[in-house]
Amino acid sequence: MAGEQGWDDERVTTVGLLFESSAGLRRILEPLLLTDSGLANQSFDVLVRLARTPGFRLRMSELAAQTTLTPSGLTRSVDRLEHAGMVTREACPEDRRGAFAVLSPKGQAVMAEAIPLHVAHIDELLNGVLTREEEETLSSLLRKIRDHIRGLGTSTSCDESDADEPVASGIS
Amino acid sequence: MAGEQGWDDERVTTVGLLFESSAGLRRILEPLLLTDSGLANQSFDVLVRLARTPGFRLRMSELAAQTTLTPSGLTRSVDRLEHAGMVTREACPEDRRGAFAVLSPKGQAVMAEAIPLHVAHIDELLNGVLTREEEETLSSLLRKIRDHIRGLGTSTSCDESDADEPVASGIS
DNA sequence: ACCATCTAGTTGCGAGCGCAACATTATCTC
DNA sequence: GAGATAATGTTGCGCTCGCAACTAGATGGT
Repeated sequence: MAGEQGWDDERVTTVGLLFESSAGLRRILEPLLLTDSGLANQSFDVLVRLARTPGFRLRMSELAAQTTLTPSGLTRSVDRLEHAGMVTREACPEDRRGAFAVLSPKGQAVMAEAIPLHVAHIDELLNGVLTREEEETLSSLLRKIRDHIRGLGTSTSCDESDADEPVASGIS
Repeated sequence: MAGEQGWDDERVTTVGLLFESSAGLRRILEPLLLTDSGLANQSFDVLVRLARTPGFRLRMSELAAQTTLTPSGLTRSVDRLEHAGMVTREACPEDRRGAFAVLSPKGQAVMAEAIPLHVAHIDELLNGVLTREEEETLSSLLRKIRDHIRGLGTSTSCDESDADEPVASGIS
């Protein structure tokens, strides 16, 4: 019961690699994103969801479910973005306790510039690492995992929003 | 320039899935780990590195490189663990500015109990999602990515510690 | 209509992290 | 050796996050 590892389970190793890869990519991409768009990775993630949505508007709860944020965290995030003029809040007519987060024209402009740069960075970063076929394999395996763990989180969500395009902000 | 997505790059999607899977797994595993060992995911990660090292001791800088923590973050983390009696600090005789973090007997006992539980949770969580062959494929692809981005982080590290066993704490 | 229950979103609070600045020690150059 | 430079850890500060408690509005049963 010491420095040995009797617990070299294959699955544990896989999960460890997953965490390491994810953290490593984030660590590289985050500073790049910040310097060429002024956005912190988390803000970018929120804005991407809005930018991808027709009408640029999403309910707060929807946005929280799509990002890896709790409702609380999303509230603060939208607060900051609103303060920065990128997002506005609008009341929901059908449900008066609800609110929409709406990407402002300024936010749209910023994202129109930031997204291509970010995509280019990702592209460059992963160039030559995996073959095209390997990339597809990886995507499909990850998708299986992602789908499997959806809904196990808080368990009561069950939201089935399933954008199978996994929104793939590429930063969070 | 609106709700469309002209940037559906395959690689971006893959990276997005990677982040989502990682975050999702963490969200599920973290509370489990906390309830059955009282350890926060981050502390566990640090302790695992020590538990896997012969002699249960590692230099602070080494530990920082292995975890996804900055030196600053590691200092605080070890502070907490020391306060909890799981780790002690020891001076390094050869380099008087350096310090070792050493897993205390209490820490060893806690980990001896916590690790198997954690491994079991991971095992259970991923059961039936991927075939054995798919798991191996996934591991190998992730390993390629991990290896490729090593050393691109702060760029000056170049530490080549390369435990090819990726330490795989399974909680990060 | 009335009350219990549930949901959407917000806030007080405490905790953790990273960056930049710092003290201390090692190393390199002359 | 003496001084410049680099590396190891640690701390002040500000930021972000999640949890739990809360307000306000919806929903369901009677």
